[in-house]
Amino acid sequence: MVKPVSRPISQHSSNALQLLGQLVREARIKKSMTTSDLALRAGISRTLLQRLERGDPSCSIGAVFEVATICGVPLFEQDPRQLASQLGLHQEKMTLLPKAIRAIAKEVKDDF
Amino acid sequence: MVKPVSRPISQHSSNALQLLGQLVREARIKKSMTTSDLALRAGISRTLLQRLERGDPSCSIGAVFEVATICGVPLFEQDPRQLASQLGLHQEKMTLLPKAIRAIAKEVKDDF
DNA sequence: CTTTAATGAATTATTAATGAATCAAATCTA
DNA sequence: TAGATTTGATTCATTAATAATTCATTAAAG
Repeated sequence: MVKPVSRPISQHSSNALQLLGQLVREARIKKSMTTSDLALRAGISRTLLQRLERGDPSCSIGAVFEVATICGVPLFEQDPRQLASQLGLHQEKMTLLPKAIRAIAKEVKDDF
Repeated sequence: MVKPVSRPISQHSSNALQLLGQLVREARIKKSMTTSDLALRAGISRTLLQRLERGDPSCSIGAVFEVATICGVPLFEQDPRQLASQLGLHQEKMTLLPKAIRAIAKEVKDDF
């Protein structure tokens, strides 16, 4: 098997990824869970958990968020109820936005 | 091709995923970018961007974070420099934590 | 110090994600 | 309203992610 070429990623994204992974790791350790424990609870392999804690961009976001949730790492809102309500509010806001975007801001006609 | 069985995911994680997707969508629209525009800039397919905005758990976290970054959706810290410094601080903190966890908290000996 | 277990790292087979293409439906602007 | 374009939704081939396994290293606790 050949090592896949990873997609380019900005420094900012990479930093955020690493920080999230570290927050998970910190939380796991504070809860005295082994990597195997946590992986099992999250329904993923230990291999994936390891990559996840390292901030690997190719992990599925579902796996990362689920692990974070189990560890108690806050996702937007720590409290599930607050998050749910925030989601609800946002869905209403979305209603008001345009549904489609007209791409090209028409160039100024100056060929007179 | 058969539709893969998606992994079970908690409501909380699912909500966070959806919210993030919506924040991206909102930001994209406010910047008057089409889905094709944004997908192109992020180096991903429009297909993936669509799933991402819907909060699909199976998207790679790298793609999601990169898109969020491009749109200006804050990841921990809005400001790249702040995030970088926060990451640095955290790495120091990690140094102080135990490197490995002893799984079973030994039961209390009370068989006297 | 010794023992025991957890972690890190690497490899490979299997499974799923991603991209490309297409078409219909919805939505914007002139 | 008409025309043009974006979006939503599928399908399928290709590529990459994930799980499983193994082994070496490191760290915890008696």
